[in-house]
Amino acid sequence: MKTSESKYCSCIYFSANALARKIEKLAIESWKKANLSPSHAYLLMLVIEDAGIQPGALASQMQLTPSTITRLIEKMEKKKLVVRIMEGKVTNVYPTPKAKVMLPILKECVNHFFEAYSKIVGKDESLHLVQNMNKLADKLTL
Amino acid sequence: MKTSESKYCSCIYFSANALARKIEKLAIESWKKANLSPSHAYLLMLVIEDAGIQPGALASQMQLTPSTITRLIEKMEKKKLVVRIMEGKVTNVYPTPKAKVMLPILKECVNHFFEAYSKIVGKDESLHLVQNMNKLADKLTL
DNA sequence: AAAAAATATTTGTATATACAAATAAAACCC
DNA sequence: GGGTTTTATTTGTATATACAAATATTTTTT
Repeated sequence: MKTSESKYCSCIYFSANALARKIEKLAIESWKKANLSPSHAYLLMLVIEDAGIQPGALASQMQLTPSTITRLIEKMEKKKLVVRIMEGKVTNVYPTPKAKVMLPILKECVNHFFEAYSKIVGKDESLHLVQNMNKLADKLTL
Repeated sequence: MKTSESKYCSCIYFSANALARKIEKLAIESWKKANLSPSHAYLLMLVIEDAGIQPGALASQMQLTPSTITRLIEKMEKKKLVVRIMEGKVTNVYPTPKAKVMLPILKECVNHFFEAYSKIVGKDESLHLVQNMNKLADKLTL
């Protein structure tokens, strides 16, 4: 059944979740080359781009809770892609050399994902939709 | 930080997930009166509306996997809101009297949610967005 | 400077969701 | 009608995420 044929297709809760799950699937596919899940990959890129970034800033950028960020970092540490250095109450997160070497692959995955979904969706249309989704998400910042 | 200010706000993966999480939060709030999570509530309404509906049909309506549906049903069974009757390879899911009595409260929650988010978002705007999200989700049915 | 408040992060626990494999029944085919 | 394939569901296991409480440090106040 198509999303638009479901009984609840007019409910934004349902639609937003269904869409997010489908996009996530596509993203997972695109990030397989780097052997990372999309959220791990985005976190890693933020860390590479801004070495020493703190969990709070990562949470803010990724719109996830600090505890979720801690969990993501733990996994990336196990994979030897980031290290944490605690200084007083703050924690600094750094990419390892192994992570830095991966950067080109990471960028390839970004591109792959963008191409995959703009092929299916259309560039203009998706750009427009993303803007609208952001606008709405901004309004929902309670 | 606003969603639209994040470094990844132009990535549909990021936007769709951020939006879905925010809407989910609002929905959780609206469904507290019924002491149910949004997905449990929607499943229950489908079961009340169509007594005997099968997990496969629920999965299709809710755009979730059959295994997720099984898990949701298990919880609802523990709460004595549905019962499963297996007949051969199919399973029929029925609402209990306790569930049927809840119907008015469930509808109240639906209304509460609609009002809560259309107050924040605006009716026309959200309607439009929902349609676009569905259209996109349909295209992503791989 | 000691006490109180604020801040940053982690930890314990819980939820929703999915994939892959297992199970079981039904339908098909020769 | 017996073997094979398909279909429906469940189960085992894993992931992402969050909330609330705990911890630890810094800042503010008095």
